[in-house]
Amino acid sequence: MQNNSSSADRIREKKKLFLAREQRIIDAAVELFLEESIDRITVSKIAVRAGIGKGTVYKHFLTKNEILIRIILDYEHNITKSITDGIQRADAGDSGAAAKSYFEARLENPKLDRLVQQLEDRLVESGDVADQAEELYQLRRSNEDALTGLTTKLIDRGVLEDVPPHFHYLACWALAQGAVELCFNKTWNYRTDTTELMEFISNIGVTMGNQGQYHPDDSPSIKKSKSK
Amino acid sequence: MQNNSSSADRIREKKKLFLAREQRIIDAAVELFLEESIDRITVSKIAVRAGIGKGTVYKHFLTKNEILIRIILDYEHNITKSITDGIQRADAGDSGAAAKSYFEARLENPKLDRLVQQLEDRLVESGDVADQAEELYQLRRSNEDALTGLTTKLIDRGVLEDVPPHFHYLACWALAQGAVELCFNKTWNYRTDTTELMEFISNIGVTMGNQGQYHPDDSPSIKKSKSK
Amino acid sequence: MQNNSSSADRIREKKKLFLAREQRIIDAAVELFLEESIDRITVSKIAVRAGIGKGTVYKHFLTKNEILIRIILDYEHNITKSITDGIQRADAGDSGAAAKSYFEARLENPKLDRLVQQLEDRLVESGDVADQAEELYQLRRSNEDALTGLTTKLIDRGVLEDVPPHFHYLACWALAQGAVELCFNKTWNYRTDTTELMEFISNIGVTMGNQGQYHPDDSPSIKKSKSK
Amino acid sequence: MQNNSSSADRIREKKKLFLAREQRIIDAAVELFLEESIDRITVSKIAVRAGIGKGTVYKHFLTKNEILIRIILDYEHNITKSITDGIQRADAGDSGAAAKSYFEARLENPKLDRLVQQLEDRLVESGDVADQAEELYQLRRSNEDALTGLTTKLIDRGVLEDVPPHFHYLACWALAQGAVELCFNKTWNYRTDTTELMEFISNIGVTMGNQGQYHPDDSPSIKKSKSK
DNA sequence: TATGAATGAGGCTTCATTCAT
DNA sequence: AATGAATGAAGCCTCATTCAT
Repeated sequence: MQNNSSSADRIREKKKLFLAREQRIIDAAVELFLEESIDRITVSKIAVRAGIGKGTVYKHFLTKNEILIRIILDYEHNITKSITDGIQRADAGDSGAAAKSYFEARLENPKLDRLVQQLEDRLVESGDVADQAEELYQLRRSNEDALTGLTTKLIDRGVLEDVPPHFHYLACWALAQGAVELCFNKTWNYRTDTTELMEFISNIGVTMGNQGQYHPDDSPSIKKSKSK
Repeated sequence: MQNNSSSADRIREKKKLFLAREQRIIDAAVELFLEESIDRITVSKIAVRAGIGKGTVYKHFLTKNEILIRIILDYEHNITKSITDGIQRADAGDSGAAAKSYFEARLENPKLDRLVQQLEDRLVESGDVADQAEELYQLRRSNEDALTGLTTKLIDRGVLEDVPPHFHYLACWALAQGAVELCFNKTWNYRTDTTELMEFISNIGVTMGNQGQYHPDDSPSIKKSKSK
Repeated sequence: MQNNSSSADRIREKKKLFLAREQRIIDAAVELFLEESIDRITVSKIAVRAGIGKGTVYKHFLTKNEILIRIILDYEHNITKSITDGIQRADAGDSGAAAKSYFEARLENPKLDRLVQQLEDRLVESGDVADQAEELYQLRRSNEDALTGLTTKLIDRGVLEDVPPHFHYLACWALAQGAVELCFNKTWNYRTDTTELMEFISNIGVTMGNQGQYHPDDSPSIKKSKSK
Repeated sequence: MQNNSSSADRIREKKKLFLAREQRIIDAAVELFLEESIDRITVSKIAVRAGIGKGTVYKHFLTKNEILIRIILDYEHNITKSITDGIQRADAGDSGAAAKSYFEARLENPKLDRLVQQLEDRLVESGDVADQAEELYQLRRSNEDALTGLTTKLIDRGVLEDVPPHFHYLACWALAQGAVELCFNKTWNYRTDTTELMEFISNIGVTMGNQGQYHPDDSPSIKKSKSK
């Protein structure tokens, strides 16, 4: 009896260790990716950093790309969580909460966010891992319904401009994406007020698409507003 | 004399041919990059597509990366040109012209724009070509003074919110950057109304940062904290 | 006493289980080898198929190659048994029985026979397992004396051509070997009358080397030189 | 004019050198394969032996397997040539010439023949290079029509037993195949009279399937002959 | 001047074997 | 006694760059 339980314990213990090592690999990879050019990071280096043998990496991940996609998915789960929270708060009355929450999440660790953007680029190009890439996309889209619902409500209430609901959250996505790149693009790197800049942009993200951004009576439609 | 002139002609002719070939290389590279995954494009393939020998490529470009940066620079020159035009029109009274012009330029050929974004990523990471990268950054910044002037004016006129002027155009940069990525990110690829979406985002880009985007008393959110 | 006996029983039981598992490994390996390309079969796969852990395999076999040689030896024991039987029947008067029996044995499961041929190839090349390889060779040669005796008798009786006795059985070996390969060589794979073909070849095997295969005066060719 | 011709010469010269190097690679590979276990020969070793860089090998062959198949094809072309010659001589009246020629060809350099057998094994298992493998098979079958014709004639003339014509030449193939293996199988390696043995087997190959191998009136059918 | 054959460093991945539990 | 995670040597292949013609 005791034997049974102890053996089960041992197995559980082992599994925990195994998963811990998996995380070590991920962490090592992220560390290295953040330190050095992505495509100078080899599986070998990751193994060394994780303190394990190269072959061991392949006990956890079928290919190098699976490490990348895992990093991306882990990160995206965080973002998704934030969106979910934001939507809940928004449904509870705080109309800008979803966008706000989203921007906060993406800008909390912009370097990591940027890394994930870049990894995704590499992966999509590489062509394999299509399955897991699809998982990523579905994860991203997992909140679409809620977002659409929320946005529609805001449009109905006249808060947001009357365009297809997804326009609003996709615009948010775009701005957040670009904001992160802005943080690290060497062109603008000489500036030192990044924090304030990001706050400014976040605010834009939260309010963009709001009805009556300028004189309400002057833009019944996108086109119209332009003709002005 | 005639001999002289004909020899000069010949030299000029040669130079023209040389330059034409250089452009052929660039064009070939762009074509290929647009067709296939960036890192599956080899110098060899570029040479074949350009209809010349691989060695000849190296008569024009010291390294493969120089081809990339050249593509980027060529493209950026176009963008810069549009910004300049926009600024001029803005100075002439059309306050949104600069942003509008910028978005139009970046979204005119979004696939190419995206390609350039990706090439820049690779290059920056690679570390060499620092010189030419600096050239790129300076090119991008070449309009900063004018943009700052224009933006300051608009702030003074109360059109734009009173934040450091560069916040406004960097926000534009970010949104445009993200918009382009939005076009090609597979997550949202299933949508078909990209054109309208881009128009919507462009409009945001043109108007974002405008003063009094909404009724001040209607947003207890982030905005408030700032207005304070 | 009872304790003793039950403990002895238990040991015997264990041994039986151990041997049974050994056979399971062998069987699993053979199955896999027959299903897929030999060098795509890993020890791991064998363990999985056998339903045991990879480490356990190494409790039974010192190296992967030992599994191979064991498969070969097991098979060769069967063949040897058939030869022994054939020789006995031949000694009892059925002059072609040895060869006939041999061909039947080798062609009974030609796929397995071919597998064993291939495994032997790999092993011989690999160089280790020299000891067990030698065991294989001795097993094969274990009937040589009897075969020599039998063949000599048949030569003396004028049934077989008067050449060194081993020429006869080695020729048999060669033909059987080639016949098996013929079954699986893709060049001839499109044919469907393999069974008849094998029967034809077996008959040749049984009768080849027979004296007076044709009228001596009818072959000015190679034969002549020998008939001397 | 002279310029033209000299430039053409140079190109031709280059091509010749290129092809010569290709042959050097093949030769190096064959040398190594004959010296050492096939699967211990790496592309690297081949390159070293050929006196070139590893990368150069891949200018000539797309994959390592292409080197193997090339060796096989080269060899098989030789064999095919011999068969063709033999058929011609057979058509000219020497009924055993085809088989004789075939055995001579296969046994002229049995070590190489054996090597080719082994390479084919590896290749077939590997699964890729299906195209070139098919080329090999077609090459082997290229003489089938002629062989069928020849064999049919010999059957009609009563020289060969009346079975489907291909039985005869496939039996030849099998015997030759096995004979070569016999030469190098370590089981029989201790013998020293290989030459005579091969001669004996060749003779069998030339005459096997001949009508009336034993008393003509005693074997109306294969089976019958056995019952005796 | 244009060429493209040659190069070789370096990446990813596989798998037989070991050994701590 | 059984396990299977860990290991790392070794293999194949790619491709930017060089350089002799």
